[in-house]
Amino acid sequence: MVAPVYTKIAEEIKRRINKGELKPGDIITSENMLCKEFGASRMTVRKGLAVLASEGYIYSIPGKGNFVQKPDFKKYIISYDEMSNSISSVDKTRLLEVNIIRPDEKLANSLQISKNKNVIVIRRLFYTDGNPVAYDVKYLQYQRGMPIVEKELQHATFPEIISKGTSLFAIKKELSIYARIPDEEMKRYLNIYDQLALLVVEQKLLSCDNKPIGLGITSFRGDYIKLQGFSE
Amino acid sequence: MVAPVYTKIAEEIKRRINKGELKPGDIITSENMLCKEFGASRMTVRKGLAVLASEGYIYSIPGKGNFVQKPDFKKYIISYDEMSNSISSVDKTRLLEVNIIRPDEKLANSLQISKNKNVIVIRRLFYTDGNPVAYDVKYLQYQRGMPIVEKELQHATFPEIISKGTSLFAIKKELSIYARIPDEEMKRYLNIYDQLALLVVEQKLLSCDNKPIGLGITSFRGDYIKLQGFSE
DNA sequence: CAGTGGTCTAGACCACAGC
DNA sequence: CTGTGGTCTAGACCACTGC
Repeated sequence: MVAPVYTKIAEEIKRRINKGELKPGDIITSENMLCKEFGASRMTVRKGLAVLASEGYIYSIPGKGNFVQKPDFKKYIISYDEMSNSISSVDKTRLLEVNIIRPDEKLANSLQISKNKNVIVIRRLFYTDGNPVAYDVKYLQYQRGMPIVEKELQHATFPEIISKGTSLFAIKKELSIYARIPDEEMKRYLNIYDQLALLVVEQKLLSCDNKPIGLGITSFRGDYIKLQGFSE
Repeated sequence: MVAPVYTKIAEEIKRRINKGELKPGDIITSENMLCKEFGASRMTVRKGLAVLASEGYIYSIPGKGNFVQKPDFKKYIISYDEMSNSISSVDKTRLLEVNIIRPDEKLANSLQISKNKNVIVIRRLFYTDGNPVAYDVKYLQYQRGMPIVEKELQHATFPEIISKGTSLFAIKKELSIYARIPDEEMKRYLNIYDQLALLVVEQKLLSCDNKPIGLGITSFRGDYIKLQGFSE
């Protein structure tokens, strides 16, 4: 069991970067030189460099060379779905409302539709161990043939609801995360009697050509949610 | 200007997936068959498949074939740094404290060090347009030769502070995001007089071998922060 | 056993940088 | 012009799968 040559090449260059021999912006030994250095063919060297590029270590400029990338400190990957997070998981939902409405200005704007189009609104409460943990509203642009089956809606996540109509792959998503104080209505829904903050997550679903399909706003009790992210 | 062959191959297969001709779990035409279908060499076909794999559309099992991947709805990419977010940007900081302390149980645990080790604590306030927007605490394991220069600390983000000692690349990061009600001390620091929630972001920095290097906790005024994420 | 994907080679031609 | 990276070929051998 030996590591493939391209892996060795990638790791050697990675070592030089981590050790400081190569700094961000520096040019890397050319591919032909690396061929000689490692006694490998150019395709193999390029495969090694492709690994480094996909890991964000290097980038290339045609006609010039391969360069060490300045690492992006800001990027994190988080795993989010309204039904489960790192400290709690929804085991029951209650459907508060399923309706067809005309959007107000703000909603029409957000979904990029005119105010006389029909919009489906779904309001739900999420429960963990019998306690309400989140209040959830979804707005979907109404499309012909869109099946609104209450039973199916109960436990579905947003992408699942949407995916009845479109391919699972052809969806882009955007997330906004912020903190808020609950109003009186929210306090009633979530059984909040004393001071407690809400973590609000807005989820926007877009078709592959960037047209808004739906908007979801989930307000979590602050004591029942923690989002986790990581880099590298 | 024509697209390279491997791009065409990737897009054709992507089309079949989005159109529903290929569903998650389905096996894809073998590489040798694709060679014939597109009149390309196997390396070119494999490059096309590599593109699809890196985009999460397919995965491969050696000896069996390439298969359509079940899309991961939960994954989002967010861009986070304590100095700037989508609705505000820190333009001034105030250094409240730089000190060397012995960690309490919880902190020692979090940094995976014994309680008699020295820990550097840095407490800062962040301002936007003259208003305090966030309270920031960082704990770093003290290491010999670690320079604590107040001027440098003022405006540095967490990775920047750490990177004085280590290579920029050799750092892993973890994030926890939650919402809280501010206590009285926090309200004083952040000039909060009425009801306002905090968005708290905990940042943990780890060396490449998963040893904790530092812990940062930043409490943002809820009206001054919104985190943004996206998928695809 | 035949078919699959994983690795690798030694060439080739191209567009582009920079002198 | 030479050197660079980007694309592509037509082979090859390997380890693995499933019959």
